[in-house]
Amino acid sequence: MTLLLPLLTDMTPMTLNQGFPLPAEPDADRAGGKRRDSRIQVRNREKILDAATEIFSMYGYRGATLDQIAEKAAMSKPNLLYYFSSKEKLYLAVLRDILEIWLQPLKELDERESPEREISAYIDQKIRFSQLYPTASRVFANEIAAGAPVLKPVLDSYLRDIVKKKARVIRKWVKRGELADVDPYHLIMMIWAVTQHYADFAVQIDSLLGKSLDDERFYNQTRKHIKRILMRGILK
Amino acid sequence: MTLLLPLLTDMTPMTLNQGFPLPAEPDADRAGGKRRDSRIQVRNREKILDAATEIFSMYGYRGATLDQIAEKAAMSKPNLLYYFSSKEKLYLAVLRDILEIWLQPLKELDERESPEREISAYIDQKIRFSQLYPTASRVFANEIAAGAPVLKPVLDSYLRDIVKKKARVIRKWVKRGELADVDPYHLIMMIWAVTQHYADFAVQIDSLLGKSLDDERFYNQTRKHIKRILMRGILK
DNA sequence: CTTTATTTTTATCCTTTGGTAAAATAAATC
DNA sequence: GATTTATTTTACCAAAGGATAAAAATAAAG
Repeated sequence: MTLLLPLLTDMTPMTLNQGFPLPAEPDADRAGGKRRDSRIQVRNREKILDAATEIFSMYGYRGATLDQIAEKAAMSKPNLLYYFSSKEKLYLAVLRDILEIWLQPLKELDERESPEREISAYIDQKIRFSQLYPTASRVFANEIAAGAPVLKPVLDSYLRDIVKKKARVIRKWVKRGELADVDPYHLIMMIWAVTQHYADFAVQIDSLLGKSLDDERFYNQTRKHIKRILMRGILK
Repeated sequence: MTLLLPLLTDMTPMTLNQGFPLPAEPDADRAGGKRRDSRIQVRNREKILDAATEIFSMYGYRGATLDQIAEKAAMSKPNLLYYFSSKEKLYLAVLRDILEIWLQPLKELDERESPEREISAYIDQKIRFSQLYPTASRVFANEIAAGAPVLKPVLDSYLRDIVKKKARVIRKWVKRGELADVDPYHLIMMIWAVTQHYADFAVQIDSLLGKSLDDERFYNQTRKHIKRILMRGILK
């Protein structure tokens, strides 16, 4: 699958340290010395990250094995370790990618626009994420369930700040009378819960309905349904 | 923690086979021969199940180790294996317990009552479950994320039937004009998503709000908030 | 208080797993 | 096309993990 948005890995350390969540290790997990980012290098790192995302999404960090990941990436384990020098570094790289696209939509909530428009757009983006990156969503869920051993610092600082800022935006809408009197935090979490559910519990949904978000009809039906109920629930 | 509702393990095989999800192994994981369910037997099996639930909830089936579980249960690994003869059997026992209390509330939806009352009660029960058994909720989530290797048959048959039946109930409410025109399946999943979120992402919520459902004030605020938005969203 | 059945501990086995070393192969550069 | 550099393979290793056997310790029953 491979994430389509700009990846952290592509940023320079400087950009990184400007407040971004997971600082890239000081090099370390890049192969060798000089001729960087050769065609083959890029392709293989990508193959590995995709495979790793899938395996981590099923078994979590501890349950996943390098053998499985290597097999899925169609290479030998030592070869994989040539690109990512340890399981932990690989996991960090995967989480970095996920975190960025996971956070992006929230940052865009804009108080100058109407809540109807903004929240609707936000839900659209979140459900789109669930459609495009269901495995990424599950890796994230797994990390949280495990007690967020890696992401805890990020949640406690970076995410906390963003959410606080956006809670203020929602509160402004409420004060302006454009929104019912809802608690901003609960609203945000409600949107997260509902949209991510379709990725995290895809197997269950498939069992019950025989459908997945890959099915364009079902995707749109889901999107509209979520929006209809939530918007009715919060608009004045 | 230990589940308070009647456990499957306490039922006779006959009761079990009357349509219940996970059939108990033909004995097998019970210790020894004659003097069953001695005080010590019951106490230790309970200690182990609690420890196992906690560890499985963090690391999933594959990521959990018997050493960890044994340590949490304050006994040696071979001693643990004396009570549950394999990791798999232990996992099955844990899942059996969870499944029963997870399913119970849905079965109670009654079309003869008003949707307002029934759905409100359902949400109450689900959020209560998240409060009482957050670890159980995460074990369940983990199993689904892993592709439901164990529960798939149950989802495909038993759960599917119950949900289908309850979808009919909701549809009846819609036809009677007591409920807005909502898709029953999406509504049910929306309720699952929102209520379970507070258990499955407890760490995240704690990071953002410094609160958990253990806090009675927060518990009630959450409950009311979810109900307010959802009920507004679906009632006529 | 002895005998029998249950529970716990100790020692051990085999497989899986993350990771390394070094040789072999393939690419790129001159 | 020879030489340097990057990539892949093969052969391992030590630790961890699930599981077993048998001895030791407790508890229950007679």
